[in-house]
Amino acid sequence: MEKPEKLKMTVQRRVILEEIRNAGTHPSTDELYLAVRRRLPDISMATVYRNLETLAEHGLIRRLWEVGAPRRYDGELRDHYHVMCEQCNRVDDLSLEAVDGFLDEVRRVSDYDVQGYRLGFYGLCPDCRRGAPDRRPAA
Amino acid sequence: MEKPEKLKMTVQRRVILEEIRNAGTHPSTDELYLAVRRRLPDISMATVYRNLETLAEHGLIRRLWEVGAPRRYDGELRDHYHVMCEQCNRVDDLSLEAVDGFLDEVRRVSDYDVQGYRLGFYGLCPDCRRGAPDRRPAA
DNA sequence: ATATTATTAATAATAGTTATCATTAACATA
DNA sequence: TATGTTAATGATAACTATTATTAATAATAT
Repeated sequence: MEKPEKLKMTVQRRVILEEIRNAGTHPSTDELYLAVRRRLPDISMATVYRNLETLAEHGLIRRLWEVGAPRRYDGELRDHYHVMCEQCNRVDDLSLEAVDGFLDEVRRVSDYDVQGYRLGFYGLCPDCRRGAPDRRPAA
Repeated sequence: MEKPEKLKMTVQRRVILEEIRNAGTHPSTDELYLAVRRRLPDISMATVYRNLETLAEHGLIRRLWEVGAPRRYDGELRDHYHVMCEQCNRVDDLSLEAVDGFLDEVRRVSDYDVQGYRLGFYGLCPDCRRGAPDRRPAA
């Protein structure tokens, strides 16, 4: 996850990082773009994409692999899981005991060099289960 | 997963279904398109996409949600897991005892109406771990 | 201060997928 | 068997998400 290149701390990079950490949620690339643009109106979408990946490569944020497109990132680095709403696509945290135990089992039965897993849950969020919104900001 | 509409069994649909079932692997949309086109040279890509979703909605095949784009489907309907190679992106089966047990735990701690989960493993396939190919047919 | 090099904004390009629509084929019914 | 109804098709445009390109600029080292 780490990359040993030297990271220049540009304003854009710093603001992106701050916005992710403040978010609490797990903003998608374009949600983040909107948030960041409130502070840096001239920032480019490409810069957001570039920095999200860079920050993730350097372990400052985490990319959520369980969700589909558009991408989502998380400022929380500690292990935890996610639930995504099938209807409005929002993503929430899930505090759960680690399931790493079965990674050993997986490594035993697989001839892959198994490095990790992607695990996410889906269903209806509290709002949607009571027939509320259908925002679907993302696929 | 079921949809009660009447399904017309067109040649295209039948061939797509047959090719998935014969595949053994977990063909991506374009791999499947190539395979099907050997038997139906005039089939449209849109038809392949449409039918893959339709067949999945009717429970005749399964969409693999754990993998990214491009999509992959599976003719095997019984529960099992998948490993994807980080380098060449091939996807293999994994026979493993069900981990459904913790779905109860998830439902207990979450205020979502949790319907299921997506679980997949990643790492290097036997070929890639010995420094072999880097096909990367998919992201 | 200056040199070095990563980073930027803008934008074109690309991958994957979905929507549109006029035509056609599947199936039910007469 | 012919006919009507409706789902499905092929062609293609449109769209979403993402990556590549490039000349200009800003961050850090010297």
